[in-house]
Amino acid sequence: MLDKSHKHVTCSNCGARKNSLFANNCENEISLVEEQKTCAYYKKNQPLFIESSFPRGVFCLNQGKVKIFARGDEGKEQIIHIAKEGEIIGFRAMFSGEPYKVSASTLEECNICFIGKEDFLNMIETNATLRNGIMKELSKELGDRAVFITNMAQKSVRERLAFALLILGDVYDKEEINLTREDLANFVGTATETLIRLLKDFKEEGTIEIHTRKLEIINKDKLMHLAGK
Amino acid sequence: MLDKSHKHVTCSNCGARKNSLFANNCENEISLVEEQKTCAYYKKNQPLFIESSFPRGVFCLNQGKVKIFARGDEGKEQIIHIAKEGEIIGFRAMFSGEPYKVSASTLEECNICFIGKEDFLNMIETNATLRNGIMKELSKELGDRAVFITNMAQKSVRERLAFALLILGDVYDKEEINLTREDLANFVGTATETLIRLLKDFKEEGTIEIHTRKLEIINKDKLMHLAGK
DNA sequence: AGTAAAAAATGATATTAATCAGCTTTAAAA
DNA sequence: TTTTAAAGCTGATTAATATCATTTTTTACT
Repeated sequence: MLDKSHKHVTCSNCGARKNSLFANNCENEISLVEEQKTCAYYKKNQPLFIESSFPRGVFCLNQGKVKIFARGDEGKEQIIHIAKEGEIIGFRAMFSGEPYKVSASTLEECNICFIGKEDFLNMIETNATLRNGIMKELSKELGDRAVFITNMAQKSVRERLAFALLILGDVYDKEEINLTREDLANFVGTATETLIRLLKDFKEEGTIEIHTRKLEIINKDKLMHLAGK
Repeated sequence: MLDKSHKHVTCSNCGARKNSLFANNCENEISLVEEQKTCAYYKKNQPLFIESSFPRGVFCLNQGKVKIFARGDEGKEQIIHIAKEGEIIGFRAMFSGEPYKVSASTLEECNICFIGKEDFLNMIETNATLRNGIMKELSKELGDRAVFITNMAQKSVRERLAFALLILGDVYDKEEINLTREDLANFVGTATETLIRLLKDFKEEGTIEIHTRKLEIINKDKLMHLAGK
């Protein structure tokens, strides 16, 4: 259980910051952020923002995991990205001038800081290090999504699952992967039943272990081979 | 046939510029670009850059269409985007610090200008209007790709074809859509045979007309309905 | 602990779209 | 203009995956 008051979450001692776009900022800049941010505890399955609403600022994920997803015509979720500690969430919509095209929701208990739009855009304007970091990140994500699209179009569900598990292995790092089957299916882009069957196959082939809902990668090499490339 | 010398392509009289990220720049800025750019004629099916190589600058499309595509594990192309007159191509890789994740190749005869990496990054650093335009564009594309991924994951090939034709209708504007069946299939993310069969269906349903390789949209509303949403 | 609800799992069946093979038309080149 | 190659098209078959129905297990709640 996370500390719900978490007055202790300050930027200067934020453990997640070293992996974030704020990693390379100087003392001054960090204390500016410190002044302008607010911080909140989110419980599991709480939305940060939803598609088609207008952005009011960006979120800094201090603790926990957040899913970023779009909804198809029938309302089915397609998970685009799973954010982990240190990530800044929702900055795309700061620049686009459009409403959000995706939604964000916590996958577990989280501590999340918030920086208002005005303040954030000001930082971008005045802080070249941060700005360049953001531009680099936007670009990297754009490249990742080209790969994502190609995988969706050309790989089998089995291959995509292997690929997804590798990504999730990084996101969850030393922890076990902890998602509902439905969320995992919505990340891979398949039906929940199909996903469950494939997980069983992977388990029987000794690639993963299933601890009720949690998944452990046993043979990463095999997964890489399965994923292709 | 385009003029292959095209000494006449200057930024100040560039017809494509009004639709470009350089549209809102002042005289000074434009003449700076003018000095720094070079210009070249490309014939059909000529590459601008290829995946995994390192970027040397950006391309400004003055005339013609260019496909942006990734290759899957078996080398099959997945077209991510089709660029038209006025678009700047390849700026993503300027910021990411990574090699290209996609390739670009002309679909027809083109006039294309080139701005070297150094010069371009300098412009970005000093010209806030251009920079904000670029950030906005990066963001917008990121949103578009979330939709693209969702379509790939959740729509049928038939729906995706309808969606693709609507996009291409905008790209080709008043002209007829002019792509090989294979390119169109690689945009929709399907087999060429399947694509051909579906085009025939659309034709029989009175949605499009087929003039050998060129396609004309007859009933846009019907396409929108077919595409879902 | 006991109950209800949500998530996970399984089996049977239907459907979409890929693949393979062959044929025709169009465009390019000699 | 003839030849060749590339692109477009058609039909038959197969394979992958979605869908539907049901059961079992896990989790959350009183």
